[in-house]
Amino acid sequence: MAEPLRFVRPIAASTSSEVFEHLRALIVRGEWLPGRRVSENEVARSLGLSRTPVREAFIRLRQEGLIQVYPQSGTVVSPIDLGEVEDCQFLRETLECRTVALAAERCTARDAADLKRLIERQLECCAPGREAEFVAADDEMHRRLVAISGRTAIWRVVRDAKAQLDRVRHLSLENPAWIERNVNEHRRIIARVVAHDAGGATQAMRKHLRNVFQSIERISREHGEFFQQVSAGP
Amino acid sequence: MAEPLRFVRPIAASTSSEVFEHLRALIVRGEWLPGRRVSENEVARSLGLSRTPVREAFIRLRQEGLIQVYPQSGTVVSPIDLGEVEDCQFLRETLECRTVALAAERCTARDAADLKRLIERQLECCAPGREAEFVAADDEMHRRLVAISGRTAIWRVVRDAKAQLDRVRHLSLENPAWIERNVNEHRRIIARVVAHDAGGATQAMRKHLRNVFQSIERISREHGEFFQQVSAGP
DNA sequence: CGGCGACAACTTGTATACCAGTATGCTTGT
DNA sequence: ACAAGCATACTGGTATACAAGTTGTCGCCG
Repeated sequence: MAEPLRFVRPIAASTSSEVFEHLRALIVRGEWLPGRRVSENEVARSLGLSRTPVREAFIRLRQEGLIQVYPQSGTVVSPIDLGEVEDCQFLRETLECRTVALAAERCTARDAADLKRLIERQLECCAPGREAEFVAADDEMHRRLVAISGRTAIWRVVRDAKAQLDRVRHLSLENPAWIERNVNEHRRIIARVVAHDAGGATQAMRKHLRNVFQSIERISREHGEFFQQVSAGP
Repeated sequence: MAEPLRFVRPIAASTSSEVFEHLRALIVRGEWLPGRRVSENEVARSLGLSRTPVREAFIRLRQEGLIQVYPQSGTVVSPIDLGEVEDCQFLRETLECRTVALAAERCTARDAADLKRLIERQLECCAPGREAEFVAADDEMHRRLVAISGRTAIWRVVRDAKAQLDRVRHLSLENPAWIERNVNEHRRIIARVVAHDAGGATQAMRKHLRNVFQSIERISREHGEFFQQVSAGP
């Protein structure tokens, strides 16, 4: 038998994983709008693959709540559930406010330099047409703050919640000034973290997340067509 | 084309989902110990199925971090990563302490009755050999508290974190008195929730979760063989 | 005796074929 | 004209076949 598994492994990305990342990005960036009908066959054809890797990607997307599969009938990009969006905001605020406080306590000089570099990168994205880059940098900064806090496993959860929120954000092409305001808020957070001011960092983070959520709520009101009412189970 | 999807849907559980639930339970309950080698073929044979539904279950297990897949080589039940366990505890404490406070504010008379019934059920499980029932009732109570808080989407996250923690718990057949102590702590939490005492509920929950974590830490020290050191990557 | 190499037996990844259920739209009977 | 029903083309779920990679065994050769 081929028993042991002592892999120091590189772990090549499989086709299936690539498809998953690709489709996930399409959904989060709003290129596949909520409610859109999709099918394994169609995607497989368009990518020149068999159904298998596409199907495996679908399974993961379903588990993350990004699509809804109705056997023998069809699959749709999940409509946005306002209650779930609010829960995601609650989750983010709860977790990131605590991790950013930890990050403030543990932040080293090297971390501080990294964070400042990330802010620079965000500033460069304050040009029209570079929103996608900013979103990536935004993700990276939040991820980095969680990493500095030492609770690395938390990121996975925050990332999934953030995806749901970003999905709403992408329903609307926002005012370009939006990026600048975000960078400023990020700067305030980083300043408190670098200064080892846990309380200040928490407040800055909370304010930032609430501002983001405010625009999400506005967008929700403007795009009711993508939302679904949902059972308020017992 | 078969377009609309107006499914009021029953959504029959697929074989694949049943396999997933089954394997997940095996891992969480410690019947499949950390580090154990498993293979899609072997499971498929033993369940009298083809590889397909088993493989799909594996994909979901991997996504939840319960197994590690090494392509062309093999699959193992995830060794326990102490850092990740600590993160799960952090996550649970952070989230459940907040949701239980919300639950205290929102708890209705009907909710209170349900909670008391759940406590009764737990009391009945204070007999030897009924640990499994207690664990189920424990899960149900924590789930219910989150539900009462109104942040239903949070449960998914808490559940996954709890699974990692329960996995460690099941490494050791604990002293039966353990159940009784847990029920008492649950009772204290419920009492504060029913009394609409958000602060008290938070404190009771925190104390409960920390006690649970204490035994997890003890078990960790006693069963180093199932643990792995992990890279603290940047 | 020790190291190296081909082979065999396994692993997971991908492609294909078939099954059962569902929505569409046309046909057919009234 | 209209309604019932059936054919059809789609859906996702499952089974099977093949491809590609890894590992341990075993035998050969130095």
